[in-house]
Amino acid sequence: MDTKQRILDEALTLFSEKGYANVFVADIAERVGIKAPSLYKHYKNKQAIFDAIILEMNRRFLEEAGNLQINGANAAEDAEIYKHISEEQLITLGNNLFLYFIHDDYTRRFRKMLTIEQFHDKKLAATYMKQYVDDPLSYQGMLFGLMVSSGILQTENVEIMTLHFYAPIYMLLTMCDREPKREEEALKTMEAHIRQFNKLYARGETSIQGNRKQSRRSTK
Amino acid sequence: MDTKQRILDEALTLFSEKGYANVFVADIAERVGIKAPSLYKHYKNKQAIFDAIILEMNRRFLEEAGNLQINGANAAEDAEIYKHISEEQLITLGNNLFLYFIHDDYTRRFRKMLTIEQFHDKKLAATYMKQYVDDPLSYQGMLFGLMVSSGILQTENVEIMTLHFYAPIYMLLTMCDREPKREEEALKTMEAHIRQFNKLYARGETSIQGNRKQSRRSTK
DNA sequence: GTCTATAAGAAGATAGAC
DNA sequence: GTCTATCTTCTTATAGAC
Repeated sequence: MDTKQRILDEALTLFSEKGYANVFVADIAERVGIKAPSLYKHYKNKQAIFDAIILEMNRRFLEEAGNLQINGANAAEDAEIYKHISEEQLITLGNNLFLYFIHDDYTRRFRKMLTIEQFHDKKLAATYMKQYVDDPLSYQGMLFGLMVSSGILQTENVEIMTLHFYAPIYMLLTMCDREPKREEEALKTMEAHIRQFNKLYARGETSIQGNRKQSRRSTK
Repeated sequence: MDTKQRILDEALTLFSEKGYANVFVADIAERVGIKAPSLYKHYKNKQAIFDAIILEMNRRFLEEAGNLQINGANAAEDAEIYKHISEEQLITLGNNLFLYFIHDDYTRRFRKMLTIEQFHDKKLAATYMKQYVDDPLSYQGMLFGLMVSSGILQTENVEIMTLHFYAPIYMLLTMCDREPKREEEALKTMEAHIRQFNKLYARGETSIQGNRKQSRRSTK
């Protein structure tokens, strides 16, 4: 990776841990392995580094626009899957979404930086909302719409159903950002959440496989 | 209000808007109506102001321990109400909780400050989690437990049911902290969320009043 | 492109008069 | 308790050699 890119990378790490104001140009330079003045050959000033991070992030987000990386595939391809999804697959869907959000290094650092800096700039707050609230709700809402059409889920209000699916995931996500040690707890809660979600919304004759199953798992 | 207290109040306002590092001692002093050096007669240094805010907040939180101000009453008194709650009252419960969180000035400023500073100090992250995630879930879980006992709600897992009730509220809360202009939208979503929550969990013969009502509201 | 040396300015904190 | 003046330190950013 070239120096110009490494500066962005190290700066993002530091900004996400301490916030813009608490990171000194010399700190960034040190992690890159150069002295502070050298850094000014690559970027006009400290603010320009921050701006470049935001710009690159927007580029990445656009790159995967509409695609929340649920399966690494796009919506059209996903659609077929979701018409015949099972409870276990629904859990996998939630887990993958969740694990992507907390483990993808760039995403995680960027989200933490936005969390710290959001009140300095309304655009950053709006970016956070779009990326971690509005877009996931919109994308998943579409998928759940397909599941309702095909009869595997039942509801009069897909939007609220989607909220009921995603809001707990969002809450567990912010929990893990704050207290990474609670990740295991979060994953257990996730699974229980999705199983109950499935019971609540897949009550019809065409209920999702695994629903109302009374037999326990066979012993190992 | 005496000067010592006003310093805390103005500092909290500024910290919640800009974050600790971006607020200068002179800014705080100016809002209090004194010069920066005078401020050092009240607090040893800038950090001591921050610490005093945290201390006072912990005092306030303890003062209302276990009581999320849902009705300004305590849990024991609330319990009787929740055994016979109607759908409209459930909506009021959610709305009051939500409106208290976003409109109570001290609570709102303090939560925003915690949001900004949480990654500088693990204790702050833990405080946020306890106050806005764990405690609400625990308190409401107890209330919902009562409602399940009295038969007005049905579930095999009260904890997840509580998560399904609270997580959307939490999500809308963080939305309004970021984009106050979306409050009206948030309140509408809140109501739709709670009505659907009620439909999902109050299906038994003893379903909550208002459930399955098909008649529309009379015209005004 | 990287370095050393240094300018320029900001911000926290103190001294001492009133 | 509040002020003005000032000190000290830290941080950004530039100058200019290599």
